[in-house]
Amino acid sequence: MPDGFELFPDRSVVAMRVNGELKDLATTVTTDDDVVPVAIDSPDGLNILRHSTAHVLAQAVQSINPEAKLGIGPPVTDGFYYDFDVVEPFTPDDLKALQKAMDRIVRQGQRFVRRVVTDEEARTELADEPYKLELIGLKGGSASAANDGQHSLGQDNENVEVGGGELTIYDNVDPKTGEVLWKDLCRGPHLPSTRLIGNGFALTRVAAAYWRGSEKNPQLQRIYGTAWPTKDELRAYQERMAEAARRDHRKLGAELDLFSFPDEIGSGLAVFHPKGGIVRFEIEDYLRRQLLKNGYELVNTPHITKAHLYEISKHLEWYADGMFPPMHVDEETDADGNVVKQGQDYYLKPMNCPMHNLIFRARGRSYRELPLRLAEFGTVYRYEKSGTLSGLTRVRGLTQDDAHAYVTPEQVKAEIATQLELVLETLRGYGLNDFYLELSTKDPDKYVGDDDVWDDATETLREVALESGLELVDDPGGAAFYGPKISVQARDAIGRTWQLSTVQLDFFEPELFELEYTAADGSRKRPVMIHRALLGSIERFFAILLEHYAGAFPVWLAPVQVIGVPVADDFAPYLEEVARRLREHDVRVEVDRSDDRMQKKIRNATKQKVPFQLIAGEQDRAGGTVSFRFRDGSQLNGVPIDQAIERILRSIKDHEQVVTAWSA
RNA sequence: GCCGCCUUAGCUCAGUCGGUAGAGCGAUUCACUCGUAAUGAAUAGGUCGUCGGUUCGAUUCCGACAGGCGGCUCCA
Repeated sequence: MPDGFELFPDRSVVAMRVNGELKDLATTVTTDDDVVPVAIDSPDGLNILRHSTAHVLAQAVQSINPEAKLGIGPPVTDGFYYDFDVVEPFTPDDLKALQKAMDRIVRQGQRFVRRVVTDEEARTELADEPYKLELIGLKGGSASAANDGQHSLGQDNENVEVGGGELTIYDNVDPKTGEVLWKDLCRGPHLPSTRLIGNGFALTRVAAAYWRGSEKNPQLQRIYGTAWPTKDELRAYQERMAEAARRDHRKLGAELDLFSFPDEIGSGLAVFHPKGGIVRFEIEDYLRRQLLKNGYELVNTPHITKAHLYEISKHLEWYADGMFPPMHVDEETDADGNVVKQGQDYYLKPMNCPMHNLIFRARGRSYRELPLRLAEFGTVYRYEKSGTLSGLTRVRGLTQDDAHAYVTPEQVKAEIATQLELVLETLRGYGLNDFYLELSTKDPDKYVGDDDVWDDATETLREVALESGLELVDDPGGAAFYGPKISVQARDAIGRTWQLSTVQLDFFEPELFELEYTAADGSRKRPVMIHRALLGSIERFFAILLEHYAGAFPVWLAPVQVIGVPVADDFAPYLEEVARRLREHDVRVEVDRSDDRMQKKIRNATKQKVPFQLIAGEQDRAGGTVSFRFRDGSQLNGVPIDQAIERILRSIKDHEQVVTAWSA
């Protein structure tokens, strides 16, 4: 019987699928088997490469520190990690030493050799590896969990080590002597030899991680790395990371003077500076107009409320940990400290919906009013754990563009479909064009309501999602406790995806708030509630746009849209007049009258990513023209003023992104 | 919240093996008035994150706290 080496002499084939299962090339097959080669640069091949690199890392760690206990080491997006229990956490210097040790193992060309073992043999061989022993004990459990579609990522990763069925150990064998240099419990498959790892890998960072992903378990030290078939691909990956770092909204926010997080205010609480403030204004203004054009009504609600409201909504029951602690007010005590008047607890609001429910309930509602769509940019406060805060994307004070539509059960499907349409159209207006949908379904451990209602609602969402024609990805267990949701995921300019809009069904809150409308036949009916966030949080959306555009906003969003650069101060009044005319049309324009030389002014304006620099000297003044300089350095000289103004106004109105000189 | 790392001028960063600090950019002033990414000069600016400990002496060593970064967990 042949093995994979005979079937696929091509060196880029590193494994194969036999009857659908990934196998080492050393596996022997028969003519009845369905055998497909796995190339190193295929998705399967990359996972095998990365997982094999993780093994080499673990071997390197134990060669330097034999006391290190092994956790798990699966492939992840673009790379791999391996967890270790060590007394002293790893340092950056350790990473350098480990990288060298890995290089030696790779160059040695050790063979990965698979060996089936019994549970007993595995326990004996791995007696010094307590975490591996634990995985052996789990073997059966994770296999069955995988079958019902409810397994978590953690269990998936553990499957890399033990999987279902038989246990295997991979020996790393010296190709010259045949000596077994290292071994690890692993399901495989692996590359035939460490040599195939080549020089396309790098260790990237160290971090702590809870064993098996639970806060209750001890923390292990995790080393992350990246691995690619070639050095060039590694370099390209590193360049992508560098590009993402250059676009980091925290960095751009400081460089472009958009926002900051003063320590005096507190973690996760941002202030927007004038330039960030105007961008934010434009983001919100466009959205408000979209809402008003599409049948939404704007409402406004307070930032704090008595506890009772969140008792009704059950937020205090489910999410108290995520809320700021209450302010206790109005309590009176006598001289002895006895309470003579009961006080009240007030909470900062973490959600707007209960307040919108009160607006719905403020008077009787008719079926003729439905769908009733209440929208608000409501600022909410959430006590996020300190370690989770991050720039504008994860904060403690955020403004949701929050809308709640109250509909009859019959209107649900049509309402969701129109909402989805509005969402996509609006997002395109911000310059985002690449979307897919995600359907988050019931978490069996955390939900309320009837299974039938959940099933129907989920099915409705799925139908609408499919009718949109967009790609649909399932997110099992991802729903909030009160209902399933569709979310819109957008890909940005460098291919990262962000969850933006969510459309979420809620059968629960209308019950809790006893919401009712009068139907055509005079009976009282309960509306269905649809939570709809278009941008999510304004702050986070701001960050996403900032990174998407790398700070170079389309003209309508740019804090400064036009800057006048006089060739010498003599020509400043001429440009001031052009600026005055632009300002009449609400264009944000400045004339740079600093005593820098014009070259320096151009440099400054370019660094600030201003879309249009209007330059004028004697030639332009004499001709009644201006000269455009665009962000990429291209020019359009001697443009008549009227024409220049008209073109600038058009670029704003059309939400145009302008980087280079107009062609016509 | 947990683990690790970090915190020196507005920004980016040097530096002090314990004797209270320096550069570039930025800011201000003066000169220069110039056609497409940095004109030159001068000046100002820091109780070295905060509090406590060790020490004759702490920005430096130790501890606590605050803030940031990378992860983990979490994210209505």
